Parts: sequence; structure tokens; C-alpha cells
Amino acid sequence: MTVTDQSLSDAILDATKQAIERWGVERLTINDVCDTANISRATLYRAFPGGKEVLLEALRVRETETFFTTLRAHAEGETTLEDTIVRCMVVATTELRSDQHLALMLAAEPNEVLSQLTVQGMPRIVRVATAYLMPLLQPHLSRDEAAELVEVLARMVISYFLAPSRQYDFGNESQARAFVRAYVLKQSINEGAMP
Amino acid sequence: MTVTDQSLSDAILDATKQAIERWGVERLTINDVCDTANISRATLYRAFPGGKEVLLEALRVRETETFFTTLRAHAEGETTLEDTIVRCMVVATTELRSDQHLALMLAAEPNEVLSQLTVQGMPRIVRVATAYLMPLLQPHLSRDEAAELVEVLARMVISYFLAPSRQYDFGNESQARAFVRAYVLKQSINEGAMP
DNA sequence: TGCAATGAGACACAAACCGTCTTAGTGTCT
DNA sequence: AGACACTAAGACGGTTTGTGTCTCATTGCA
Repeated sequence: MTVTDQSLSDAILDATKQAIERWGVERLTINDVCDTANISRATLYRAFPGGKEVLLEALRVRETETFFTTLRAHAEGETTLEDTIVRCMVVATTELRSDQHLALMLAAEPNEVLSQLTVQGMPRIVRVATAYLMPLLQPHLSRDEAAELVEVLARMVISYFLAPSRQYDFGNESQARAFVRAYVLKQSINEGAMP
Repeated sequence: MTVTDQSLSDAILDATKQAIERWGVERLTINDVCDTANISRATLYRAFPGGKEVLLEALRVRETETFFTTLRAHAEGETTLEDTIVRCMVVATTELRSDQHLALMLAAEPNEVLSQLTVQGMPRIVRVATAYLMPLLQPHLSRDEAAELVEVLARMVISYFLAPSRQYDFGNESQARAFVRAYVLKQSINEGAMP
């Protein structure tokens, strides 16, 4: 391959994703990835020194980033704070639910997925979410307020995705809006009502 | 467990099938099966001495038998030879196509499946097919004729399932009937036309 | 021609798996 | 109660598979 490092890494990550879809994370081997990517083990270890751990973490980072790239693209058009928040919640929920890869893994290795959506993975998710979504909220909020809001929203969306409630379906715009008005923007309303 | 051997074996085979759906045949381990079945390794080896090979072969035998049991049940109502044959072809094709387990394996481990549907597995398939379907054909044909017909049909259905043709879709009754009239019952027609 | 990147594969170490065996626990029958 | 059959749990040695590192030949390009 006489391509840039970027596209080599990307090809390897693509192969990793593909191999995971075949065997699952637990049963994934480095050789699987090499065979899928049609590269030698040496090449893989040159691109990702550190082996499986590093490779999987890189994949998670990339997946998270593409997730929030899509999300931001869908929410950029909104003008008000409420609309922006609602849009983010609806699109994020829809995106999560329609993610074939995620669904497969959730079915085959719930432990792995749960860990990556909660205990282990939450810090990274919040970090990336903050980086990508802050710009959308900056017109309406201060840095600190925006950062805090992003984290809360991320946690809420993940929680309701993992364990859907009969009260609120965040994939439904009006229900998401009702939730936002009831909980998220409550303070703002109060603040707005105060002199 | 204080159950008959039959249901213990069946439970183990169920667990095997389940574990294969999770990991695929190549990555299947005996421990997977034991964990899924909630039994100890000792119990499994008592029920299936010989390990993985024996276990998988037993599973294939069981699956094949349930396949042809279903098939026979669907084709028992037909009266003429042609109708019986057509029914078998349509139901078998439909059954193969809708088999989730088979589809998963075919996607993940085409080599294994292909081997079991052709080189390795064909003898068993033909044997079971003959045992189950001969009764349906006996009213119309001699033993030898029926046995030969079953084998040819099995090979045709598998071939067209693995590599669908634009000429004939055996899942479609009229197309299957056209095929049968054109090829399978040709001799019979000729024979019938002769004095 | 020279250079940077890759493929192929050897190597030693570690982990996973296998098949067997022992032990202790449980339910059944007399 | 006591003999019996059966099972879960897990220890064991041996084998296979996977890992990470290294070397060296090859390839494609400047």
C-alpha cells in the first residue's frame, strides 16, 4: 500500500469492525483483522503498536467521532436552544437504534457494549460529545453551562436507549421536547421568570 | 437434571446451536456449550464422548431430521406425483431460505456450510431425505425410482439454493412446476405416451 | 540506485482449550 | 438410613492457538 498513514489506519479499523461483526469482540484475534485487511501482522503492529487494546480503543474513538459528526450535522440548522437540544436527543436516539453494528454487538456481547456505554466508555463519550456539540450550544449558554448540559444529555440519551421508558421516547420529537421542558430547561424558565 | 437421556442430549444440542449462533462454528468451544447449557464439562463428555466433532455431527443429524420432518408434513397432502414433487421443492427452498441459523452460518462461515451442503454433508442429507420422503413417492414409483428421484431433487434444490438461477426459482410454485415438467418427469411423460 | 514501506515468517512466551479425572453434593429408591 | 446414580465444580497435564517482536527479502517509487 502506498497510501497515507491515515487511510492505512482507516482500512485497518474498517477491517477490525468487519471482523468484530463476524466473530464478536471477545473472539476477535489480530490475525482476523490482518486477514480481513489483507495486510501482514507486522504492518498492523507498526500502525497500532500496543495490539488489540490500542486497536479497539482507536476504533471506539473513531466510531464515537463519526457518531457525533453525524449528530452535529443534523442539529446545526436549529435556532433556539430548545430546538437544538430536542434535535440532538431525537437524532442521537434514532442513530443509536438504527446502528446495525451496535445492535449486533449488543445482542452477542451485552457486557462489552454495556461497559463501553456506561462505566468504561462514558468519559470518552462525554469528552467527544462536548467537543462536537459545544459549538451548537455556545450561542445560548456559557462554556460551563454548555459542557454540563452536554454531559447530562449524553447520559440521559444513553440511559433511555439502554432501558426505554414508557414515559418518554426520545426518538419521538414531541416526547423529547416534553422531557426537555419538564427537566432540562426548567431552571432556564425559572431564571427567565425571575427579574 | 433428573430427565431422560433424550432431553439432556437435546438440551445440549440446543445449547450448541445457540453457542454457534453467537460465535460461529470455527470459534465454538466446548466451554461455550457447557456454559450455555448450564452443565459441567463432565456431563457433556458423558453425553457426547468424542468431543466437538461428535457433538457437531449429532447436531447436523438432528437439524437435518427436523428439516425433513417439516418438509414431509407440508407435502403429505398432495395426491399426484407432480404435485408432491413440486410441493417438496417449494417448501424445501422456502425453508432453507428462511432458516435464520443457516443464514447466519452461511454469512459467517461459508466454507463450513458449503462443505456440509455439498461434499461432506451430501451423503447424510440424501440418506435422511430418502428415509423421510420415500413414503410420499412410493404410491407412484418403485423403490429404486423413488430413491433415485429423492437424491436428484435434493441435489437440485441445494444447488439452486446456493446459486440461484434466473431461469428457475424453486421457491415459486409455477416455476418449480415448470422445471419438474421440463426435466424431472420428462421420462415419465414419454413412458406414459408410449403404449 | 537508493529508500521507505510492506509481506512473510520465525521465535519465545502466554493464554486458551481439550479431554480426563477426582471430589463433593443431591435426589431417588429400597 | 444407606446404597446408588447422576451431576457440578474444578484441578491436571498436554496441546493448540494467539501474541508481540524481530529479521530479512521484496516491492514500488523518487
